[in-house]
Amino acid sequence: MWDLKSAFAGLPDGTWFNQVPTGTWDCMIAEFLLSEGRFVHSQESVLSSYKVKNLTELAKKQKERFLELPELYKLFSEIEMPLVKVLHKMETTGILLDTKRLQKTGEEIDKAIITAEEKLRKEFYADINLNSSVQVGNYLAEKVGVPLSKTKTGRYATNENELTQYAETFPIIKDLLTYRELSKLRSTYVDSLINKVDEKGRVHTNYNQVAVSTGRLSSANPNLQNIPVVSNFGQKIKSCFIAEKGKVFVSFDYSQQELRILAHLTGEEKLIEAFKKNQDVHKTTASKLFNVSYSDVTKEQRVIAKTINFGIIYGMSSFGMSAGLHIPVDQAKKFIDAFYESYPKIKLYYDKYINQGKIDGYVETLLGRRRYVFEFPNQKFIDNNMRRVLLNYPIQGTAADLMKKAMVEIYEKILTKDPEISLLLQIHDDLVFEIPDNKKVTELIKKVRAIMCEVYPLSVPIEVDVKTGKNWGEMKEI
DNA sequence: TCGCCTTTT
DNA sequence: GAGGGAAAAGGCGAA
Repeated sequence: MWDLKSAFAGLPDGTWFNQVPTGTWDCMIAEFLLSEGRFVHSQESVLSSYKVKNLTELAKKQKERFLELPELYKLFSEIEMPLVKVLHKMETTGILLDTKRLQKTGEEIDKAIITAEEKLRKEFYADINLNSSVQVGNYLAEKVGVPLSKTKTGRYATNENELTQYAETFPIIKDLLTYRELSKLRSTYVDSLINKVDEKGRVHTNYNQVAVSTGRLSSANPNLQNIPVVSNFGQKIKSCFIAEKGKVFVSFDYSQQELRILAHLTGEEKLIEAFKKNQDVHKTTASKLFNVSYSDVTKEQRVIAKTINFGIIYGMSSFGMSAGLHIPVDQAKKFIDAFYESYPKIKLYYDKYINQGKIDGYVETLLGRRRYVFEFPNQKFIDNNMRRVLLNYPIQGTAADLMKKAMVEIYEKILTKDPEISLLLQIHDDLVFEIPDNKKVTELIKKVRAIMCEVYPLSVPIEVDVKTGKNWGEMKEI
């Protein structure tokens, strides 16, 4: 049985709870607190929520609870606890940042911001703060005449989705969106990253093991899980994360992992079949939705199918999808109905799953991570919001379970055996390693891929995309 | 501190 | 009848 003393066995002497990895103090005592639907923010909150004075008392209470929940104890002791060490290692290793290059990129962004701002100043006949959504909203709606909708607090909505609708009619909006994008990149990803490098030029993120109710990790100070990928400047920023001299990055990305898990959990044969045939699953869905053969699917059809595939994972409604695809609600509803008709097992699974949640008061992932459904004792009602949350839970949660399990195996089988290989980052379905640029790379790829693919065999094959590169922004498939 | 917006998976 | 696709972190303006 797990106890406090053995909890940190293997970590360096002097390691203390709130030192490393950040946020993991709570983890060592709190995986199941989280699983009971509570968010754990501090040592004090853990202790007071369990009405105990100290850790020893808490450990005693936990042992009692774990005896009632053997499956959860397995998850805790075989995955979450061993993962503490893995995250500790990742955090202390850090990742090298080319600060000079980032500084330069920042200056380029500055220039682009000034250009965008000058353009806007000519178009705006008022001296407003472009970063203020209140001022921008008021001006666009009342002076320019853009028919903006209101937010729930009665202000004008100026988010990207809202503004894009009127971008053709009011050219000023395009410039505003450009300004917004640049300004976001500049304020979030330049100085704040440069300020966080250590004396060796590396930045150390903090992984929080108990922040996310689905079981995912979160990353903060800096958050390295939302480094931009899409825009030109975004990619330039990402390229400033570089491998040490003589080393390369190797990244391993689970391909369509959540849809594979959906196929496995629901047992939907057509989806399973598609993965077994190694099809483009968005095309598969499109061919079912539009009743055309797989090879005849058009680009437009694939886009719609892709939106629905993701929407299903997120517990989507017809309203949400109509907004996402810019189509009428009734048409969105038809697509969703067609989806469920094409994949009947998915609907059956979800109905059964939600019903079980109502009966038990909790739902579970594949490895037994729990999410409690009701906020109050005796509550028996699942509203639409909770329904969406629950539909997403087994998929996102199972994906998190499998990734965590793989990380533990990788640590034990690879990282502890070879100090030249470092695991640097985890971005939910993606792992980034740093390794000497020699023959070891091929071996690493083989081993890591095998662990990730075989970590928990599903009824569909698991695929991992591997990329390598000297910097994080320019990784190439191999 | 709250609300809005933007970035990722 | 209005309002919902999931999960986060963080910057910044408005109170």
